[in-house]
Amino acid sequence: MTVTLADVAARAQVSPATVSRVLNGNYPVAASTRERVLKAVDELDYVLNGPASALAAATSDLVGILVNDIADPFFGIMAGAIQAEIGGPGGRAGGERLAVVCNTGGSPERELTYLTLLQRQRAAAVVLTGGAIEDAPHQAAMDAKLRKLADAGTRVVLCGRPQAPETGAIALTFDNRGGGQELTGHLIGLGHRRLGYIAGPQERTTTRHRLEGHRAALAAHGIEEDPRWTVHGRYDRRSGYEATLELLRRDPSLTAVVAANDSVALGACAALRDSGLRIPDDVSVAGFDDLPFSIDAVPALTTVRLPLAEAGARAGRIAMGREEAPAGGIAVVRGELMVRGSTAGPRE
Amino acid sequence: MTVTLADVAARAQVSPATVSRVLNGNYPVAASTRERVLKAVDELDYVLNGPASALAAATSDLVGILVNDIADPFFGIMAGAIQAEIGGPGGRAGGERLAVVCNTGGSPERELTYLTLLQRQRAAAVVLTGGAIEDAPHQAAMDAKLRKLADAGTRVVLCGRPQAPETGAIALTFDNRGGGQELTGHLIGLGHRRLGYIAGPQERTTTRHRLEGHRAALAAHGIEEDPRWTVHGRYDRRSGYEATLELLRRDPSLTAVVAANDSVALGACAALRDSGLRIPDDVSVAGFDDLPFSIDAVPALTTVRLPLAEAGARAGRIAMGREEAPAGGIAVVRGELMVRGSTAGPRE
DNA sequence: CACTACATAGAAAGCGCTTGCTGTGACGTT
DNA sequence: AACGTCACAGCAAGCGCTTTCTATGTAGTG
Repeated sequence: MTVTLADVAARAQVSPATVSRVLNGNYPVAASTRERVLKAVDELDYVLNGPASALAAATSDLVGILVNDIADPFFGIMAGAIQAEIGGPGGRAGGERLAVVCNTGGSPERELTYLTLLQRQRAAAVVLTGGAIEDAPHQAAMDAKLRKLADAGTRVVLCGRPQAPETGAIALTFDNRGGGQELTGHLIGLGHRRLGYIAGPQERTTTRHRLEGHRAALAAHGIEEDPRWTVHGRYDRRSGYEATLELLRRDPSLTAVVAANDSVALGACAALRDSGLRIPDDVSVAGFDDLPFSIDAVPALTTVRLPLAEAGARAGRIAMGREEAPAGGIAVVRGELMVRGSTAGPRE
Repeated sequence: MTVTLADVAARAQVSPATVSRVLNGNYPVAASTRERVLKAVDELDYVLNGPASALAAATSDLVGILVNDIADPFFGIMAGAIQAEIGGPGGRAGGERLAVVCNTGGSPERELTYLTLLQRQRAAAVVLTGGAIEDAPHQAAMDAKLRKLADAGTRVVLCGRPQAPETGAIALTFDNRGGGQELTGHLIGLGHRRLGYIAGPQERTTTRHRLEGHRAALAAHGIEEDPRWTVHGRYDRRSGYEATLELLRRDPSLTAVVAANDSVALGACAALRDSGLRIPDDVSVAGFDDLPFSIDAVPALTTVRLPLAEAGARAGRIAMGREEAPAGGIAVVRGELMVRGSTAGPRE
């Protein structure tokens, strides 16, 4: 039914071995023979059987990209950049690799299961993006899995994720702590003393690091933090909206709201507006990530730009072995404070 | 080196066949034997060899999702919904399937190559999202490819894409034409007579259909279109910004700007503001898609909501054979006009 | 001109798994 | 008590490709 290598070989009057060699092009084949084979391939409309090839060669051209939420541009941008470098079809890379992105939805189990699936497929490389989950058992399981993947020859790269020690993985870590500190420092510099903070989900490293940065800035300026000023939520607009209302309820005298990311900040802006407060006259708002839409908020969002595309591209190159891994297996990627209209001095 | 089925069999004191059957669970195996096998699997930390399994069984658990731009939430939302239904790991589906999203970047060649790659992997199903490219040779090539995939047993579903006749593909098509007509009709109803239109790239079906809807609305109200009122660009913010400036240059008397999608509309808003024009007092702006951020624009964007998540979910279910295909292999998914603050009557 | 060296092509042995078919005891039936 | 039935388990034949090793024709060398 389906055309196989043997069929092509028969048609081209050569052995299957020769056809294989023509297709893989790593063995001398006379030009005339090659052409005959190629012609047969074309005429029969032959398509290599991936699994068979992977089995025999004990390698595969699959590269996995794990993301927490594919609908979030934060991940979409990184994934796109990674994929572009992996080369997918048409990319600059020579060999064609199937770069696939897997959506974990932030679930620990799915993260692990996808890794197993990729291990099954004997993936050539795996790139994990975004923050990790801070749950000891899960982290141990992940580390063990990553270790096993690395041992099996799969290149493992972490992009925007803290280093996983002892796993052989290469990490491109975002300096969420530093960015958070700089951002809150900026607000304090403007004169703010009562700052609300809308954090992400509790158990994520990204959440913790950004919050730590925020607190470090407060501490550095001798501002004592009121526990009422911090609310946890998800990394989305809705959560930002609700958290802001909660913050306002707890302490209406806040003069600034720092959000875990830009989507949350947008929600915060909406909540403030709906509460009759002006931005930044009454309350300043700051985000994080600098996603494309942040500049379109009115007023434009002050935020910390993370070079998502650049980091993703680099991760992709490292995964393909086209760029050397950073010394020590880890590189810290810094953010850049983008001061825009959503922050100003407090009203009084 | 790596653990194989045979190793597990040896350890559990059974034949490889039995181990395989335990793992696939579609053949009676005595409970005691099963347990012994499972124990051995666990102890040896055995991971099935995907390619070998796929080769022997002549099937694979890979499902491909093709998107034009993974960094665009339009595709991200659909892809996420599809993937959730495919069941990826942890999904509701029983068998674990590796749902992978492939980023074509809108390039015809990459689209085709990804399809070949998926064909190689003997993918169980393929879902193509977003508009198609209107280039006869490419379309013919695509159709042939889809036909071949379908013939090989791969289920092919088009989500938000026009039907591909004679290919055996099932289509969930967005009613871009109807949505566009309704949107422009709304603007005309408000009293606008001079409407600028920022279209997407020329060769995409989505672009053409939305534009056709726009023109149909104009025609229906007896408004003669000025060719200067239409500008083509990409589906992004930047393009919307530039196109709007161009539109303003060509005809400063325009009272409304209709954008190809929400990102473009956001860029248009920015350009108008930067030109000293108020929205909607001086110029009304309308988008398309109703992406999550559209409601956060100030003023909130009037747009056509496309049920991306719902359509994606349905496409996913059909791809998995968990939902019946629509009669005739095609279903039209309608959009819903969302009237918000960015549109109002013209100034004069 | 005999002999070695090289460039190609083929034969064949797997890669690790699935599955149709063939045992083989333990039961149930007349 | 003899025999048909089941319920399991194993054998072995591939799935379609890669690759090592070997064979062969040709070219280069003294």
